[in-house]
Amino acid sequence: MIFLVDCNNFYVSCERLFRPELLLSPVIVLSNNDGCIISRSNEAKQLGLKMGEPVFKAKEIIKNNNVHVFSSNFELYGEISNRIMSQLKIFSNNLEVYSIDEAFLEINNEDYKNIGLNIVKNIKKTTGIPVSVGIAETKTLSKIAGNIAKKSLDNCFLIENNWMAKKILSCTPIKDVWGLGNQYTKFMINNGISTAESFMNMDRNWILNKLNINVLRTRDELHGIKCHKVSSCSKPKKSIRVSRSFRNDIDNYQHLEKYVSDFAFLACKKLRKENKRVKQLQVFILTNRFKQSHDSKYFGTMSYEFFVSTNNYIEIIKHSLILLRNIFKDGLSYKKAGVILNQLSPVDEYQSSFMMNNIKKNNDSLMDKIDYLNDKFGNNKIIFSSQNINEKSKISKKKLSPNYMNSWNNILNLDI
DNA sequence: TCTGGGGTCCTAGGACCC
DNA sequence: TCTGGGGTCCTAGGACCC
Repeated sequence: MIFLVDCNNFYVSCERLFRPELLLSPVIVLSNNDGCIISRSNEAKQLGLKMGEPVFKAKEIIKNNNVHVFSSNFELYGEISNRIMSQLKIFSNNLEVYSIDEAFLEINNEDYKNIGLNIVKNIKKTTGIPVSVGIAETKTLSKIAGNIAKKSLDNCFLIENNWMAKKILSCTPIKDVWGLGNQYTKFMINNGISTAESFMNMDRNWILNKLNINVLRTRDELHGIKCHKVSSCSKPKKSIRVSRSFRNDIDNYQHLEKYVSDFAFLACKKLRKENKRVKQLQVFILTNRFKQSHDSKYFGTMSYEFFVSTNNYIEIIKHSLILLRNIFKDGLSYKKAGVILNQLSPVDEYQSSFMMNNIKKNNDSLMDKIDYLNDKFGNNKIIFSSQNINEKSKISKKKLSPNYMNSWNNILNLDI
């Protein structure tokens, strides 16, 4: 059977760990720039605050109900997530970390319900984070079981057999099926399909003709046919991306250059941490999609292929700026920019060129020294002159909690 | 006034080959 | 005047997930 372990209101639960007095009050966590609501406590959900809603639209509710607001602290959440995942390994060797707050486990001991309850108890006890467990034959069904678990008292739900699955699916709205997003849900409803059960009974060929193989797999999974295996080996990344929205739009090319340098630098840093090289570099900029006027809407992107795959800060920053030069249009205000690294390969596997051997070796050792110094003396001690990183950031986080678990200076100090 | 960031996979269509 | 059939590979764009 497949167990889906899902942390309840994860980011909010992380913040509450260190602020237990907020346990029963409405709490929300915001995205970068304190822009949107990305995590809500149950109390906040009851107030009608929606996932992804921009904060300024919810201002009234937040103020009137004394909702406690946090900026997102991903370092902290990442650390807590690591602890939860390593704790989960006790229960199964076959553990797939699916996201920062979710994992699939394959367990073949028939005492399913009790094991599920144990997981809930164990994670709460060892990390303080409440989780829900959904158990079923396939990933897609375990997601549905997980939804029920979240609303049940013991936070654990088992779909025992096909008969039971069928009964549950007949009252599951189509939009709650994992793998069917907004677009497919709309399509289904237009075709008279409104529950998971009616979707499950659709003709397989029809789905394949009108949609695609993924939707067909989702349908089959509802029948208990395993299409998505639980895989404990983490797959190598295929792309790396660093992008940010700016608090205020930017129309000045030099400013944009500084940010793109930063993004290229950070992307390259991630690349080097993963022990990878990149072949294809992509840069994009876009204007504010919420602004009304049509002629100012612009999404510019362009990519560059390196002659020899690289993990060199200088090369990546340099070519990012050349790409930016090519896509930048004067007279527009930009809201967001980003750098994407595609076609990654292991650091020691690359097609070299007989023309550039020596230069490369020298540069490699320079790059290593940059990493070494930045690791040793703190982030961003060594940067490139085109960068912006140490200047005042255009990304604001006004309600950031301390880094209780990742910084010596922020460790909780209780006078007992 | 203010609307996130980082991933994956699939498909259609174009370019190219013989 | 008449212009085929069968492939592969790549990319952009669109869907999905958290």
